[in-house]
Amino acid sequence: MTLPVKARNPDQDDRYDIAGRLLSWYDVNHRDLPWRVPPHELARGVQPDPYRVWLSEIMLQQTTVEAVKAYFRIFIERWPTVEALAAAPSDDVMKAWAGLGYYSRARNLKACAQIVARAGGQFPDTEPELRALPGIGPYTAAAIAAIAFNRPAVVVDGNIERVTTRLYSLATPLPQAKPEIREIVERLVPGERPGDFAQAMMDLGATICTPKRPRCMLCPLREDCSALANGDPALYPVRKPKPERPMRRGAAFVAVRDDGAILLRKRTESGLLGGMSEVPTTGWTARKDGETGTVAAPFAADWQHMGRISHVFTHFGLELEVYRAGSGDEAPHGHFWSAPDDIAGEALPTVMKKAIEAAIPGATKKKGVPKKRHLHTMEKP
DNA sequence: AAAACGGGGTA
DNA sequence: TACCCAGTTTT
Repeated sequence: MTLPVKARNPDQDDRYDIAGRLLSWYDVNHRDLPWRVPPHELARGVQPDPYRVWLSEIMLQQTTVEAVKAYFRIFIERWPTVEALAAAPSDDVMKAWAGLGYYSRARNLKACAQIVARAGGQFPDTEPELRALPGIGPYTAAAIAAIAFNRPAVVVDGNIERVTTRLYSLATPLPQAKPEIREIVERLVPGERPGDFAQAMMDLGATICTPKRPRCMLCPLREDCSALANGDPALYPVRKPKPERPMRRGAAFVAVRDDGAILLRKRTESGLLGGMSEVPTTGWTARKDGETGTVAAPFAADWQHMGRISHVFTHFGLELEVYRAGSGDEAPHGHFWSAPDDIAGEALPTVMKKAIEAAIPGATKKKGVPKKRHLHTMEKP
């Protein structure tokens, strides 16, 4: 078949149609997020703060929006500028990051802030320069370039992979399909509002084009979607099957001083839960159920078995038998006592909070300021 | 190219 | 439960 001389250019038309429809949808249906400048404010001339964009993007790496919101607010209130974050003790940053996971992000966050602050406090606005900063990979460099600086970067995250593979019925399994997806997105990025386009694609993926049971009837791109026309969008993207998770087991030891302080130690800076705090544990090996005991306790004491906790990491499951004992004041080398009021604020990953909770229920919960009971009497300022 | 790296939201 | 999320770094 021959094409007319003035053939329709599918690339140009797709760019106009799809991006235009998507942006119109986004103008009305965008999510309100603490780090986002909504389209009507951008139209008024409000400029995004690259520091906030960067902080949100780091937090959002492999982390859901819902989980990030509270952490983002706390970080911004405590460290409103990149200079403030750069000046913060690393320990404070790790404590504030506790519970968010992927703790190398927190170390890289601090390192990146120091580099940017030392370079004058301005984030670079090009992908190669952004890519050179610690913790910023291909996705985040493109996202910051697009969202903070409105550059026509090719932003591809998990949402956009899903939207794109459905739009074009891409059967190539991920991650093999990544180059193809990049090429498609590159053709879709509009010259105007590329930052909003990236965010609109992600909002679409998060609210309409969801992994399961996508709401295709509400989709602004339903007329463009190959998967919807030809079959079932939920079948995309195709992924390689994941290897099953092995199980590791061990024991955790919660030593309690008379005043309620708990014995902690700090993990090495690199590796699993790097730089975070923990209660003493045995090694986590593939030993059999029930094989752990108190033989590997940090010191001899009357260790009481308090139960077992389970935790799931990316690449293995973990079961810890939890033991508790009273203790004198002496802390073994490399260990320290954390007072009851300090426990909640320690750099404890979730698995360690679980272990402590198993031994001392409530110990890791924040002690709220006791509510005044007699509010019927007004106090003077 | 593959593995390491957390935790939680969602159906 | 099982899946997967605004991925990056290391091996």
